Amino acid sequence: MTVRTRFAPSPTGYLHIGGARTALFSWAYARKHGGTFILRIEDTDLERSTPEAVQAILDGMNWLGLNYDEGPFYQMQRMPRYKEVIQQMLAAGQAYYCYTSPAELDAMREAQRMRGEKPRYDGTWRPEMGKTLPAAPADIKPVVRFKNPSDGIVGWKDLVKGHIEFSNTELDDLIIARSDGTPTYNFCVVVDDWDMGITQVIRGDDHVNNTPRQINILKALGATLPRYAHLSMILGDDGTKLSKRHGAVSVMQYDDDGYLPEAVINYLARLGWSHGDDEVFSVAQFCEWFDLDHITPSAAQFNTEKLKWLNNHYLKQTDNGQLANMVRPRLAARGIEVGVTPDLAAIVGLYKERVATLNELADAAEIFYIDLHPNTTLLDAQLSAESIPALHDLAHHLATVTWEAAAISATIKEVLASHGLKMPKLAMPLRVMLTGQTQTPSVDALVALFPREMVLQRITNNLSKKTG
RNA sequence: GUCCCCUUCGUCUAGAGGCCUAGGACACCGCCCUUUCACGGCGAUAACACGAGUUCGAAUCUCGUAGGGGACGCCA
Repeated sequence: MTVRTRFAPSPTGYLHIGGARTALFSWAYARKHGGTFILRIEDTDLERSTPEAVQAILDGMNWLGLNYDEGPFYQMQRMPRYKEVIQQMLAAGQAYYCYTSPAELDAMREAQRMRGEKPRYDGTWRPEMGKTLPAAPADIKPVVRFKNPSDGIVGWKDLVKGHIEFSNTELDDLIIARSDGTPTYNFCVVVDDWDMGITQVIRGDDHVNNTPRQINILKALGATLPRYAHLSMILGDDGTKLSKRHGAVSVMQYDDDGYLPEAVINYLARLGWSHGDDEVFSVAQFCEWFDLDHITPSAAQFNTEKLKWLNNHYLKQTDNGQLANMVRPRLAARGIEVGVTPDLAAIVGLYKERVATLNELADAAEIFYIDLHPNTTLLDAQLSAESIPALHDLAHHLATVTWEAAAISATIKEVLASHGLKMPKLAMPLRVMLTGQTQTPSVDALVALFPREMVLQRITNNLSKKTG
């Protein structure tokens, strides 16, 4: 049987990191087995679903490169099908009308909670052999409830958590159609998974409790059961449940923050799944290795430090020209237009070893394009009486030297020798003059990144400020 | 409250009864490299929640306890 998996988000917000991992695993499983990955939008909650959220989910998946083979299917467009199945179940006695009002339900649940019981529907309108139902009130629009088996157990072998079972007595008759006739979540999922021929349902483990109900409906329908794999949740950096205050909850936020999609994929893949000691691997490699047997059943805490480490790895692997193309728009967003010189590709090439994100790369590149005014106390701290004449001398020599790192390095060394100084005496003030910072790549390479005129200008400007 | 799930270094994890005096990675600490900071190299610290069993032998199996999480909607 060919594998068919699906990702079924409800469009009530952006694609968050947990949803992204669920999508990734479903996608990878289909890819691994040459199967089909389906995108299904569960938009039956009219109150909260928005087209913007649909777009946000699409954008997130697209950024990560999670392409789907079928869909997106929208549940709101499948209403006739759901209603058809509901009628069928009603006719077959597998479902029934219930006239208990929401207010009565609330009161019932409240009372049950008070008694320490699990809140549940009491079965007033459930038809039973030899039972006389109350007369249907004319002023109440009924809901449709599924007639859940009243005894026995429902269990399945979860592909992640192993055997799980529930007693049917724990399950009440859930509503499958609201009083306005629209079907509810658990019912739509069942019909869709059935109609779409889903073979592996890979989803968050907050759905474990829905699974026995869905299995019971599937069985009533005579459908073949899919296998289920319930993924545990992802916790924030601080070990608490992911929420807005964790900052980067939307996957697109990682794009904004300067992370590469391949780093995010690699990180997410490794969060809850493992392939021995392998830590760094490509998407293609992941698809080849991925399986459901090596998924951890326990919740995983997100670790931004490790993501950064991975991102740095992928940054270093990326071609300088491509990196420059990624950094350019980020600089433009800061109002900095990158011209032909200084050469952005060369700049990112030198700096990519030392940064974690594209934004940090933009921070580093920015100083090459702005009118720089180094902090004077910072400069004074590095500028000694003996280094000033040496810097004048250096500027003089730099005016004619061949403009490449090796020649520049030789020049710096000559000047140092003739003034009897050690490298830091010249390198440190030079760093500050050129970048405003004391921590930079080696000065010769740094100097070579600038056009000659800019270097001379930044040196003389700062020296004249000092002397005049 | 009831039901369901989870529990190996700070974090992500390897681990399917002997290969485990528990391995890797991130972080942290130290050393080396060095023109500052990184990168890189080397090294150190650090964990099987607890208690009973089963077994010649348990991180691995069973039961219990504790802690954590999830679910209990005419939301998804």
